[in-house]
Amino acid sequence: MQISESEKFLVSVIPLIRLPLTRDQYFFYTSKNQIPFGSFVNISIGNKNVKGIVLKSKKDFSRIKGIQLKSIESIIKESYITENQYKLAKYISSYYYTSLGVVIKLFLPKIVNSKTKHKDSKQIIKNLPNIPKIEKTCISDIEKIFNTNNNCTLKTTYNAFFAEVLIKIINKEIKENKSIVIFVPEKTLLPVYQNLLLQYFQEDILITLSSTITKGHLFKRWENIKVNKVKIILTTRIGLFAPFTNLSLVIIVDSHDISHKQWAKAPRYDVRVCAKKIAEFHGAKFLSTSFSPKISDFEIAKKNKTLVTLPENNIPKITVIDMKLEYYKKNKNKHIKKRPILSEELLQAIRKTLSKNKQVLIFINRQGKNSFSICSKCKTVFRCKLCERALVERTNGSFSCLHCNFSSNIFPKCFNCRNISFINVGIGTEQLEEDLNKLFPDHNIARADNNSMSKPTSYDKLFKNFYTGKIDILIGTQMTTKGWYTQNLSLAAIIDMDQLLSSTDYDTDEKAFAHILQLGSKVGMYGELLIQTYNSMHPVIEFAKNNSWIEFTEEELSTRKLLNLPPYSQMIKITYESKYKDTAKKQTDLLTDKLVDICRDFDLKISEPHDPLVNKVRAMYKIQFIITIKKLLNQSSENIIPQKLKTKLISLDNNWKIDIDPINIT
DNA sequence: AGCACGCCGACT
DNA sequence: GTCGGCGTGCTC
Repeated sequence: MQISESEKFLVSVIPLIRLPLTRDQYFFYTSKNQIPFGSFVNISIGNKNVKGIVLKSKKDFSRIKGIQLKSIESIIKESYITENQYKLAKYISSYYYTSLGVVIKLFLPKIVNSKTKHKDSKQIIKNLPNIPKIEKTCISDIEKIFNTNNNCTLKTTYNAFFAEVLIKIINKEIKENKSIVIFVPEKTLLPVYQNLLLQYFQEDILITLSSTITKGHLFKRWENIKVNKVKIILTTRIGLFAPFTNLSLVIIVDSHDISHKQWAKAPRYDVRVCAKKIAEFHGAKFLSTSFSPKISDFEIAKKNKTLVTLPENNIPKITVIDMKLEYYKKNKNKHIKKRPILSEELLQAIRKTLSKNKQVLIFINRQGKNSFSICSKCKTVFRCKLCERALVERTNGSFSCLHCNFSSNIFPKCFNCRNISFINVGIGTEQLEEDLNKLFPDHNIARADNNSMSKPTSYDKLFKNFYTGKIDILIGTQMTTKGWYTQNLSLAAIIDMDQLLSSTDYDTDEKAFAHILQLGSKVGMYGELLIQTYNSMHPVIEFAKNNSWIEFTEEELSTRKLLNLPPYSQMIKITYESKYKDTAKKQTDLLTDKLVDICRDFDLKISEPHDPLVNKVRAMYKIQFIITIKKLLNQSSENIIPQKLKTKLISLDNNWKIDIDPINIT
C-alpha cells in the first residue's frame, strides 16, 4: 500500500472502545507530525469516529503490510495521560481482563474550556470538638518502617487515635511539599474526613473527588492535581485515575471494606491492589489502615514486620444478648409466637443512654435479600457441616453451601435436632424506625440507609445533625458503621448479628468480626456495644466478647490454609449472563467441561456451575462457577494463572464476566 | 461504540 | 419463498 509523501509517521493508537482481548489493543494510523505519548486524538474506525490515546510515533512502516492505513483525524489534547496513568491502565487491563481502551476511558474526565471558577459547595462544619491528644502514638513506629520499607499496615483502634496519627503523618509530607492521596471506601465518608482535615490544613490544598462531581468540575480538579496545586487528595476509588504528581504517600482508610472493590461492572478492580501499584509507580509510601485489617494483610504485615498496632486500651464493653431467651420470655403463654426485634436489655440501655443526653447508634445490615434460616424447634442457624458456613435456601427447597458444593436434599433436616421445618428471618430498617419512634416519641430519631440517602445533600445534612448532637438515635445500614464519630456517642447496637454471620462466603466470619470492631471503635472505651443474637455461642461472638481478634485471625487462617482459601489461594469468579436460563446453564456446563483438563493439570479447583444468590438481574439470568488457584501467603497474585487458562479466559465472549479476587462467591 | 452480516421465526 | 428481528463479530 502507498503511504503519501506528507504522512511521515506511523502512530500506534489505543481506540477507546471494547476490543477483543485476543488481539492487539492498538491500531496504526499515519500522521504528518510526531505526536507525543498520551495524546488524546480523534480517529476513525470502520465508518465511525472514535477517540483514542497515542502510544508511539515511529518512522518505520515496515511492520505494516496489507492494511489500508488511515490518518489521525485531529489532536484534541497533547499528552493528556501520564506515563504512570498508562502503567496503571495496562495493569488493570491485564490483571482484570478488560480491554485497554475501556480501562483508559476511566482516566479521562470530560474536557471543558469554561474559565468560570467553581466554588466547592460542600458545607464545612467548623467548631467541631477537638480531637483528644494521646501522649504516645505510633508515629515513630510507622516512620521507622517507612525508612526501610514502602509498605505499612496500621491497625487502628479508637477513632480519635487514628485521627491524630493521620494528621501527623500527612503533615510531615506536606512540610516537605509532597502530595498525598487518601482513599475512602464510600463517598459518604468524604465529608467526615474533609471536616477532620480542614481543622488542620488549608482549604486550598485539599480536594475531594467522587462520582457525584460533575464531569467538567472533575476535569478542573484533574488539571489542578496535574500542576501540583493540591497536596491532599481525598477520594473514593475514582481517584485512582487521577494524574498524580509529586506523590509521596498513598493511604487507604478502612482497608478491609468490600466497597474498595468494584464488582458490578468491568473492570472489576480493587482499590487496595491498584493504589499499591500507584505507590509503586511513583516511588511513594503505602499505608493501609483499618480497625480490623483483612486477616491476610495483617498476617503478611506481621511476617514482613511492617505492622503497627495502636494501643488496645480503649475497647468498649461488649454485651451479648441471647435472643433465644428473649424469644421465650416474650412468647411465654402466648398462642402466636413472634420473634422480638428489640430486646428488653437493649431498650433499657437506650433509655439509660438517652437519659444521660448521650447518643445511640443502631446497626442493621441492609441486605434484605440475604435471608437465612433457623430451625423452627431449636433455633439453630442452618449451617454447612464441613465449612460451618450458613446454608442458603434454594428455590427447590434444598439448602446448599457454595463453597464445598454441599447440597441438602429437598427435605432438609436440622443438623442439631433433626427437625424438618425452618423459619426464614428478616428485619427491616424502616420497621425499626417506626417502633423506636413509638417508644421514644420525645427524641430525635434518624435513619440512614440507601433509601433515605438518595440525595447527595441528605447525607451532609444528616452527618451535620448527628455530629452536632441533634440526633439522639441513628438507625442505619453499613454506611453508619463507617466514619460516624462523636464523643457523645456512647451506645452502639447490632440488631441482627445472625444476619451478618449467615452468608455462605468463606470470609463471612471475618467480615462479621470487622463490623463488631468498627462499631466498637465508634463508642470507644467508655461506651458499650450490644450484640443481639440467637447464637450466642458462635465462635466469632465468643472471640469478640473476649477481645480476642488476634486469636480469631490465627484460627481463621489455619482453617483457610487447610481448605486452600484466600490468602492461600486466588479465586476467579466466572459468570455467564443470558436472557435464557438454559443458555446460561448450557454455556457454563460446556466451559467447565472444557476447563476440567486444564484444572487437573495445574492443580486448580473448579466448582460446579451454580446460581448466584441474586441470579436474575434486569431480565438476565446468571450462572457462575469459581476457580481456585493455590498460592503461598506472601506470593503475589500476579502471574499465578497458568497461561493455558489465561488463553481460555481472554477468548471468552462478552456474555462472560470475569471477576478476579471477587469480594463474594455467592 | 456502532454497523454489517447472518441465522431463525412470521408473513404475503 | 421473503422480510426483519437481534445476537455476534469486526474495526488500523
